[in-house]
Amino acid sequence: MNSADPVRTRLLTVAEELFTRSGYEAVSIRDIVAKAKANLGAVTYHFGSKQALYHAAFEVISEPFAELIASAAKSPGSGLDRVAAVVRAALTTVPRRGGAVTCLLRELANDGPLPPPMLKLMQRNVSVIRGLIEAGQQDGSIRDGDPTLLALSAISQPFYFKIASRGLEQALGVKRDDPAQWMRVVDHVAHSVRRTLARERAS
Amino acid sequence: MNSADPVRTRLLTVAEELFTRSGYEAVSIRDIVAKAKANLGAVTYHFGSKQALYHAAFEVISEPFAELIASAAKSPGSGLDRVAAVVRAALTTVPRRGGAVTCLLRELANDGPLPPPMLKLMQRNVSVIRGLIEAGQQDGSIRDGDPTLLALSAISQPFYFKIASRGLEQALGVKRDDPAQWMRVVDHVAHSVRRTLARERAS
DNA sequence: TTGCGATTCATACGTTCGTATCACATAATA
DNA sequence: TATTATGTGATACGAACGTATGAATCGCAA
Repeated sequence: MNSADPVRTRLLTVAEELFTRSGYEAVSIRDIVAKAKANLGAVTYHFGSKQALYHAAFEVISEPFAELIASAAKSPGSGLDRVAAVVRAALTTVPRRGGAVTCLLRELANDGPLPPPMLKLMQRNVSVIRGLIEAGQQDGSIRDGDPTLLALSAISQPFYFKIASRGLEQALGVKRDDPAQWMRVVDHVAHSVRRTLARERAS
Repeated sequence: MNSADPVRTRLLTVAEELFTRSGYEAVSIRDIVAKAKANLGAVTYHFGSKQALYHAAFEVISEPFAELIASAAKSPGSGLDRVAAVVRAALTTVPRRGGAVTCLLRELANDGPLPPPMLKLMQRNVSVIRGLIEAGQQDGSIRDGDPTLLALSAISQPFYFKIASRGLEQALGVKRDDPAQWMRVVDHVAHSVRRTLARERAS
């Protein structure tokens, strides 16, 4: 069968959803093929192993995410403006393609080397932000300091809000599914990152 | 045997180390009892189940961590000063008792409800920081805004630096074990959080 | 229609998992 | 000393796991 929705694609889609939601070890091949309406052997046949499917599924979401970040980085304005644009882009994409952040954070929390696709995404995004920071330091919009550390401070906020948003519902009664309320969060984070990086600031 | 280092304690210690390093599902009871030099049945006997041991081990590290935060929150100075003190305390405790952050973030990344001990720690710490923020807004050191959102922006940075530090070694060549270099990071984060929250700021 | 590569399918294998069982050692109590 | 609670130990059990295997089926060129 090679219709518009072949098995290989369904496996990738389902794997992305389940791995993102529950993590690598908590999802079994049997879970995936059941939800994808595929045979038990399909994962081995199309990808070779569970690990390979995991990495392939991550790349599927990682690629557009990285491109989103890269294209937001090209927005007009000062270095600081462009960092803020990237933050907005990263947070607004939460419903779709937001799983890349979750997966990456999970891998970071574990020991051992980062799997290659995660390492690639991290390097790529950090270097984009660091580039914006250096540009901002030259145009005077961003304060002095190690560009790498500043980049991490900027990244930390959207990352944390993304994954903490679930906990917030329980712990603090913040509703995450209400778009208006989430927009308030996005505004806050973008503004907050500006404060974190800005060279000067009044009031 | 009920000497100075009974089986129950050894199990807690080893469980804390392994769960923190690799996550719940990636660690088996057999791994734990092997490293703790205990019998396979020891976990069931002393804790009832693997889950129960996991939660018990988390509480062991969560309690002193929460107390560290609470006591740093009592340091002198403005609200902003006290938030910075908490950030420093949280980051300096990384080598020991830093696992609470890692475990909590991992649970946040998963779906489903937070396990009770994690929920408790999160609520406790967020509410401490939020209290400091509200105090800072009253004494004029911290800018206006939703105290909960501001608290999350403050927390995000030490949290992220803690777990990203491993990835940074690989991705960016930052050495984490060098105390001097780590101190530079702590200084950066503390300063950065001040910038994030401060009401006014010049140069 | 035939033949063949590509895919799907049912099933089996060996391993590892969490937990349960029950005999045994140990230390305190009567 | 006899008894009892408490802990330790070796082993077993059923389930779930990732993967392998070989037959069945499909799509399509010859």
